[in-house]
Formats: sequence, C-alpha cells, structure tokens
Amino acid sequence: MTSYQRVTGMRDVLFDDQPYWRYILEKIQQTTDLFGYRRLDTPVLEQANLFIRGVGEGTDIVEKEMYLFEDRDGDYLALRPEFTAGIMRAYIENGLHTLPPPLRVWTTGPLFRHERPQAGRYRQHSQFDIEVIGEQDPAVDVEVISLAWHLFTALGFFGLRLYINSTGCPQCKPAYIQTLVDYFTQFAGKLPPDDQMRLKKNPLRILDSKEEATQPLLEHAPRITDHLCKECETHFSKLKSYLEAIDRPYIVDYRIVRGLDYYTKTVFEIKADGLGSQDTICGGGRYDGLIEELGGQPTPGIGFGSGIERYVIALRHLGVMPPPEPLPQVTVSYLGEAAKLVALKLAESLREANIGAQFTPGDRSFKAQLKAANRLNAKFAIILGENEINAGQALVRDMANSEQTPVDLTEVVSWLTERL
RNA sequence: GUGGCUAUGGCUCAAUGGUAGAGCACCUGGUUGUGGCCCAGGAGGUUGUGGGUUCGAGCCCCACUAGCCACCCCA
Repeated sequence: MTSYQRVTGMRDVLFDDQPYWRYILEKIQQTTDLFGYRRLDTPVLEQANLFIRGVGEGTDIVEKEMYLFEDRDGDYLALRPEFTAGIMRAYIENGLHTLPPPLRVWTTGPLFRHERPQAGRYRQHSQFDIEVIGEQDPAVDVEVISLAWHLFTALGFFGLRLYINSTGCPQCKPAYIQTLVDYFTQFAGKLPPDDQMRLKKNPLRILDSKEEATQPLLEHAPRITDHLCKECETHFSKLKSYLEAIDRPYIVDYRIVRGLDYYTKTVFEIKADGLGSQDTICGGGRYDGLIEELGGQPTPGIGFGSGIERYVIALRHLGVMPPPEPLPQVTVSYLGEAAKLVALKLAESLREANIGAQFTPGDRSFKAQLKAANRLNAKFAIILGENEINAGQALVRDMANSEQTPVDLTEVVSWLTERL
C-alpha cells in the first residue's frame, strides 16, 4: 500500500466524474446568466469569528464541525464551512450596498466541515450558492427557488420535490418555541433520550426527529405556521401564492428546521432520489437579520447552498449522461529519430491550427502507437516513417475504415481541416 | 461523537488453518512500418498497520488506521 492516502472525507475527482463537473458548471453559468446573477468569489479562509458570529455559536457547524487553526501570525482562522457569512462580509467590507439593490450574486467552490463521512457527505464538498441581498419581497424568495429549479431541469433532473416552511422571525419565533417546549414537556416521559436532549438544547429539532416513539406526538404538535406574527404570516402566504402563480408545485413541511441560526421567514429544501439518507440537493432560506448581526446596516437577504457532489450522484442514479469530454481527434506517430522531429513539428502545427492533436511518444512500434490512437478514439492517425519523410509526405490513416492517404506535409493541416 | 459492515495486484473479486489466483487494465510478441477481434507470453502482492493464538495465519483473536452505510446533522 502507498504510504500516503487521502485525508478522511476528502476525495479525488477522477476522469469518470469530470464530464459531470464540466457539464454542471456550464449549466450553472447559463442559468445564472439567464437570471442576471453575477459571480462573487470569497476566500476559502476567513476569521473564525465571522462564522461563529454569523452561523451561530450553538450550531453543529460551529460547535463541532469547523476546521480551525491558528496561522503563523497567531490569527484564529477557519476553513469556510458555508458561503453566506463570507459573502455578507464581502458585501459589507466592499460597500456593495452602494450598488443598485437587490444585489444578486452566485458563487461556487469548496466548503469544509469535519463531519463523519457517508453517502453524499464529505468533509470537503462543493456547493453552488446564490444570494440576493437587499430585498424583502417574497417575490425574490420565489425567484431564488425558480433559479434552482431551472438549473435542475436544465441538468436533466426529474422527480425532485420542493419543500417550504417559514421559520418565523425574532418577533414570533421565541413564543412559538415556548409553545413547543410546553407541548413536549407534558410528554417528556415518553420521549426517547435523543429527543429529551433536543427538548433542552434545540426544541425545534424535535420536529425533525426520526425517533419512532416521537412520531405520534408530532402529529398534534403545534406548528409554526399557526404561530407566525402578522408580517411573517403575510410573507409566507404571498410566497405560496407566488409559487402557485409560476406553477411551481411545493409541499409545506412544518418539520423543515434549518441548522443555521440566521434563518428567518422562508426556509426551503429540494430533495432528489438516489442519494441514500442525505437526499437534500438544495437548501436555503431568508436571513433578514444577518447583515446587521455582522456589523452592516439592517439589510434583508435570501439564498441557498446546493451540493454539487450530490448532483453527480443523483444524475448518475437517474441515468443522465453528460456530454463526453472533447478529446483530440488526431494522433501523430513516427518511426525513427528523423521522423520524430517532423512529427513533433507537425503536432505543433495542428494545435496552432486548433486541431486537437496528440503526439504518441516513447519510440514505440507503429502497432503500439496506433493502439494509442485507437484508445483515444481518434478519427485520424498520422503516420510518419522513413518513406514519408523522404517523400515530404505524411500518411493519414482514417481510423474508422483504415484507409490511408498520403498527404504533402504542407497540406496536412488543410486536408484535416476539411475533414474534421 | 455513536453503531453496523468491510479491508487480497491499478480496478472488480476468488482462495475447507497448509505453495496467493482469475477477469479487466497495462507491456511484449504472433506483421521489415500498422489499431479494434483472437492467440501466446510478461510485469505487477512483505494479503491496510501492529500484536497474539498455532507446527503453520489471507483465513482465528485483539488493537489501531482507513473505507462504506446509518445515527447525529447537513449540501
């Protein structure tokens, strides 16, 4: 065995996966262009306090999942576990509030969370992320969901489900949590240990519980949608009517409780098949208090993160094939040192003419070199031996029908251009 | 952080406690300079690591590490 191996939860993206990544990135670009979102990239490293403050001290991400370290200057840094806090930092730091609102941005790149890996979950993963900053109209909530849906449709997804909920706001959420605690406290004896913990630590999580004993209790548990304040109630009902206006089917799921502290009002998830138990490919919501929390002016915002590794898994499951990678259609083979020099030069000329060409190195037999052409699935193999060099020609072999045509060296580029 | 399963050539996997194998991939030959199919040959392993039991361990036991799956939680 090799002495070095991947760090736990990290993956190599090998050739079979790359066509998916290329395809996905291309569709992301097209979709964000279509909706008028602009790319904004932030560093992988931020001050750890940004996330502690932004994501929330009690969250799992901050409490037990962040990659933290002190750098050589003694600064306390974190590998970003999510995008939103960094983008809000960039928004504030670069004075982006001076741009005409709402600001629509997207980004992509690696995120890091020290979790236990499993299907569809890695310690380094990539997300496609969208943020709309500076607008509280539920119409942008719908726009963001629509953008996600558009992308998934363009990628060839089917069978996706959209779940929405409202998580309230600082006006109504605390009272609801109290109602919930009161409700479950009367059944505290019936709750499994995990849910007793949740009741104390994070009561909203009970809604999400998969414990069997808890399920019957959940049916009559108070729902946040019955306890929203006027403003949140209006926002949620408009969200639903706007979704209906664009014919986007949704499921109201009062159990959606997102794990980050900053969410207010709208939260949503999109789920796909084929992913095992980690089946959410897109999750997000509104964070109207976050920018102020991070030191900016009170500014509403909404966004989502969407796991690209999960796209690849789910697309495979659905049988969606990405376009194959474009490979060189020509190989250049030679026999003998004199021919090698000519071959090197010819391969160079072909590429200069924008014809994909691969030199077959190693002074191997023509047999081996043509084998390489075959493996590459090349359309043409150019053969340069002593005879060809003496005649100032190249032998161009059509790999499909094995026909070989002598072509003057000076004509090879134009000959191929006509036929590719 | 918890639990279950797993770990043998590059990959996928065999091997009643008794000489580590196959398929695929790779290289060479079968053609003085010609791919795919076929045939022949070759290279590639201290069986994840460290201990233990045994005359003898890939196989049994323990620990560690890693992977997979699930919980927690999330994308």
